[in-house]
Amino acid sequence: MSEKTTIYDIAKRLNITAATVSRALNNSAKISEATRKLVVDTAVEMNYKQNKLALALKSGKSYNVGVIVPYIDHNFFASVIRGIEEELNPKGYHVIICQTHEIEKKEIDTINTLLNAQVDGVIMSISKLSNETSHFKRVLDKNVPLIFFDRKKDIPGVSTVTINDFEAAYSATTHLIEQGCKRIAHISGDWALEIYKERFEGYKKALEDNGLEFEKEYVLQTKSNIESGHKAVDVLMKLKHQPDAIFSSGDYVALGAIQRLKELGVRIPEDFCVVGFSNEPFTRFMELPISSIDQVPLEMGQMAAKVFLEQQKNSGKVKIEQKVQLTSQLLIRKSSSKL
Amino acid sequence: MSEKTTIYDIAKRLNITAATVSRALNNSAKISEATRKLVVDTAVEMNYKQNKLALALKSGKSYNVGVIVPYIDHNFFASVIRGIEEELNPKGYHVIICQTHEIEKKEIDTINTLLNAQVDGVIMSISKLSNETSHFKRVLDKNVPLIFFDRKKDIPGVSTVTINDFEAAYSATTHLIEQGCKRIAHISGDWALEIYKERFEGYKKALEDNGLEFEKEYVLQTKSNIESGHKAVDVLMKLKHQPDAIFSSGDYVALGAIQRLKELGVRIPEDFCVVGFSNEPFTRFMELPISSIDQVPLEMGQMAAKVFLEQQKNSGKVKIEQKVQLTSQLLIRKSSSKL
DNA sequence: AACAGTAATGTAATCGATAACAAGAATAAT
DNA sequence: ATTATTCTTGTTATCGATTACATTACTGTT
Repeated sequence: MSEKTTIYDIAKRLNITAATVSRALNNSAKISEATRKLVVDTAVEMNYKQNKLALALKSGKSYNVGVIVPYIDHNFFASVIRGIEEELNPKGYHVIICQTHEIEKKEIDTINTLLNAQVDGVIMSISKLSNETSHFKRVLDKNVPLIFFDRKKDIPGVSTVTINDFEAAYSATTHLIEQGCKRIAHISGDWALEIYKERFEGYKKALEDNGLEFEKEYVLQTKSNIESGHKAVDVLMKLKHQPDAIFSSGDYVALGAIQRLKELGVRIPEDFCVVGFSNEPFTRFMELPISSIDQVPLEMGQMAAKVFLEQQKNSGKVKIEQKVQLTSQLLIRKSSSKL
Repeated sequence: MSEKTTIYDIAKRLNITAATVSRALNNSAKISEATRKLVVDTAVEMNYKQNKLALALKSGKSYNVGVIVPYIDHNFFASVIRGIEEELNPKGYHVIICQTHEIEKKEIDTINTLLNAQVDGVIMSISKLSNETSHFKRVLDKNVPLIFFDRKKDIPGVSTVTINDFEAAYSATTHLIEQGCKRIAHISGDWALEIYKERFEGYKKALEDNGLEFEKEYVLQTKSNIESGHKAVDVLMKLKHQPDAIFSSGDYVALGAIQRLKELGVRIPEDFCVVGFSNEPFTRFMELPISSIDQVPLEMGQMAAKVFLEQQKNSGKVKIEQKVQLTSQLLIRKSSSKL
């Protein structure tokens, strides 16, 4: 009942060789049409299913791609994974998901086990506190394509798919200026991550280009959660010159900020505007929908997958290193719509 | 550089057999401590890594588990996956994720390719419109454990991990009654899915047990989105006896309902209470946080993984069929807090 | 010294599929 | 009729690791 049929079973039944069966099923090479049909029919009848493991061992290709993210259940990452999956599945690849919980040791372990599992490629968003790079080198040394998305790190041989964080921040800040905001604060994250650094730079440049003074005390670095938003507002509103807008590098912080501002009786968007980052689902469901930047996660995943496939095609030969930048989208909602 | 070392490479270097190397590395059997140490040291030096594919082919165990969900980027499913992953990873298993987009053909295709990939088990939430069951049988025939979570279907040999939907609905409805609501409407989903049917039954029973009349026109069946919530309210508020509460089988519908009720000037929770289902993240972020039922997705994933592991242990022998019911949690928030 | 008994290692098959090479059969060319 | 040529199929090695069985080496017993 639960017996699996192999090509040997088919061969025995037809009194031919496994090699012939293999050739017939791959309808390649030179094989008589008669036996081809016979084999195929028998295969169907015996309910033959190719054992991908054997194929993988023989060919050296597992048709599995490892995807490493900090957390699966964060909307952004889940959407990226969805994009990867939708692109790779039709090509016969399977996606193996792993989480790092932002812990570097897990990142290293995960990469090792994925390599042992003979994945054909690794698509990942690096952990926050990554200092080590030797584990990335190990991937490249094995000739396995490595692709970073969103959180990049400059390593030769690694392709990246990101949005232009600088530009995104620039446009968000410009938008706030256009709304008439004069004292725009920025809540950022850990600058060890390029994305946060670049968003900050974009913010700063937008101020300069519009003749606004850059105030150091308007820039805070915090964690990415609601609580941090509360605290940030507490700090900012104690300043002599209170800001009249916040551009936050994260939606949760933006949400926390809005909550606290409301508690303080500040009117949004009339007297204070807020823009977040990431376009988390909740931002558009709020009674006061929050402006945010959509990082096009689905496209990001699809693109990362495409880059992998591209690299797979020319494997062995030239090692191409692609740097793709997608265009993010500023979604203007009520939290920053004065006009 | 990119050469992978095999046990044969180690054997050659040490002038011994691959068999001995294998034994040494598995530090099993009878092997002299001297060669054991020698082999292990050499393995480290040569940067040997076991090829899991070869092992998988030999042993018939791939240490991969297939997980099939409608969409990865729905919070509930993402959280379940996280739970599965966290339970299975430490045991050496990898998780292969597949999406069905609620399309039965994809579900069937996915199961087939997962079986070809020799997964050791399949953990899944069935697609809505599943009529066919032969693909499930195919899994069981291959002696591969099959576990349903959340959306179950009664098939002999299949283990299930769910919450008690009946009870959850019962407690939500009872809660509304305790708040003083007298005319409680219920927005349900497609009854082809057991979960919706049972939630409806729980709702109905709670009414009966509390001496409230069950009104057929208070029950609507809709899709799970915001738009449906709008429409549902439009229908309900046109009734002669307008309801004063809604128990919805989904959070998006509850959100849509609240949005429309506000537009109509209905005061929540003073004049109208709403309870949703699923505890989507946004429900607690709203200015008017929405009461909901938490389906404990993390625990559900962990439990599904545990059931798989259990079944794996006694594989071949007895076929156990476990039916686990987790306790969900009613989260009372402002949308239903009159008192 | 001879033999039993055990410890350590080697030999070879296996998992399932593929492919280079060899060989047989059938056809074409002279 | 004989050789060359093409088709089709068989033989066998391979991917990398494990393991039943065989063999060698060594220790201890009488």
